[in-house]
Amino acid sequence: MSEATAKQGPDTRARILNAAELLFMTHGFEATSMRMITGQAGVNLAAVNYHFGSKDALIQEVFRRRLTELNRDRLIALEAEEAVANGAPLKPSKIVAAFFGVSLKMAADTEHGGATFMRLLGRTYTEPNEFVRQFLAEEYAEVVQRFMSALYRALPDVPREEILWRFHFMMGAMSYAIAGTDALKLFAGDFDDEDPTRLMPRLMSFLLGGLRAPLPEEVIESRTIRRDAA
Amino acid sequence: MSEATAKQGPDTRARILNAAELLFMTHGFEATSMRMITGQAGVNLAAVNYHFGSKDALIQEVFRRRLTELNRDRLIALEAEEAVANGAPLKPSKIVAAFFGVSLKMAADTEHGGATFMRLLGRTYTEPNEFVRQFLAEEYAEVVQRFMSALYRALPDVPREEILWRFHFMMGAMSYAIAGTDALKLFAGDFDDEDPTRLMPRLMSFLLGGLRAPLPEEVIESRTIRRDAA
DNA sequence: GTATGATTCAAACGAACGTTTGAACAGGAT
DNA sequence: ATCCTGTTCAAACGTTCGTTTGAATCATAC
Repeated sequence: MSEATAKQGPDTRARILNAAELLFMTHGFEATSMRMITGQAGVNLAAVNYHFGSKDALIQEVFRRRLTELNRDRLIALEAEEAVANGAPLKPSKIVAAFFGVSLKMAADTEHGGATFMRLLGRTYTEPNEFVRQFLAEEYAEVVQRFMSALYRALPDVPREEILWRFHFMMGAMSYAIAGTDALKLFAGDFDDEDPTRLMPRLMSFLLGGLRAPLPEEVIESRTIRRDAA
Repeated sequence: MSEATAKQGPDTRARILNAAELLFMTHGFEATSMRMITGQAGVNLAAVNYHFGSKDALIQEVFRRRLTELNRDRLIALEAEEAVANGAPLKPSKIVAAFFGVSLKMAADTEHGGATFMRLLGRTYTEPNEFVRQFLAEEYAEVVQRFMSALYRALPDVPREEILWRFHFMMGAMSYAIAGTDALKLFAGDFDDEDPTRLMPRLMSFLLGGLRAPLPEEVIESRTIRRDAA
């Protein structure tokens, strides 16, 4: 009971992972030292290297533990919609809701650290750290391929490149949404935190509005030209 | 000429700032050491502390140098639209174009390092580093207040809180857009980099689609109730 | 030429970093 | 009781960090 958040459970591995997740979110990877992690977890300094091998391996495990669950839930949500559609193309709103709804659901789970992790994840997409990005890419490969395929089927008239970009924009909006009001206060100091359950409909309206927006003129033009040439 | 990118100009201050900007973008603040910066700039290690005082002060100056210009251009763009409107409320598209157009213009300027800086800036909104965020908030205070006022006038029927959130979402989409195809490749490995001038119309369509999307049901409901009660 | 102030330089500072080490300790199987 | 395997511990490893120091160098004014 000597350390701040040291839980009594003797599960050293889990204590390290939870402490690391929280500290990575608060300070970033580089600014979080092994001594901060082991101190917060109430374990010996050498425990990280004993249980995980290195700091980099610990970072990887912090992500793997959550991402496996997150992407599994995403696929389950997508397959549930596909089962209902019975072979027909899904509505874009259903696809977007399946992907980002799972994200926000985890982000709303303050009980088991899901909120902490999602804020960490949102920042990490643009993280320059090479090996973390490489790892994220591998973890995401299957789920992205499945969701993009669903979107291509749902929007057959929209160029695939355009869908890819808009998915990218949606990821950015979601990341900022989850990063929460901290970044918002950066712009509007007098902003009130409020019921986080309102975030989901708010974000979903915005995302679908962006996804279904008219194509930019240049894209339409180039498509027209291409069609004329053909 | 011994160092990699050491320009011949003897302007030590500017060489340090340029090198730091590039390295901060590539590796982040914490992972970029003074020795990397001074090595890249081709100056002595002690030069940073001599000219700027500390590493933190250097970080601050890297941002200040660009943000002053960026926000000045944003206000100029807004005031130009307001002059044309002649007192009438601006169209939302004009406001959004003024704010984010200036961002993308700087992001497209690969010549003078603007692109480097915008990628760095996009990541920094969600950066946990406290003093950097504090500094950003101060630098943004005026310009955000002006643009939000313009949006409130342009969309008198939309709750201000909703506008604030959507502005926040737009910032996220823009950050990811500028972070560029690196994050996109994370999702779709086979993605081609292409003409960056196409980004502007792409992003603008998405942002306006999101901004003008129907309000989420919950917000409409709560407004209706409030109106009934009044 | 010489004095003056600004700048650059090589070298070193103490502190903090991630990691390793080898002994100490635990508990169950033989 | 003894061995064995997994785990924890205090201490130290070598490296790198941001910063400081004091002398050397430069440009300019007298």
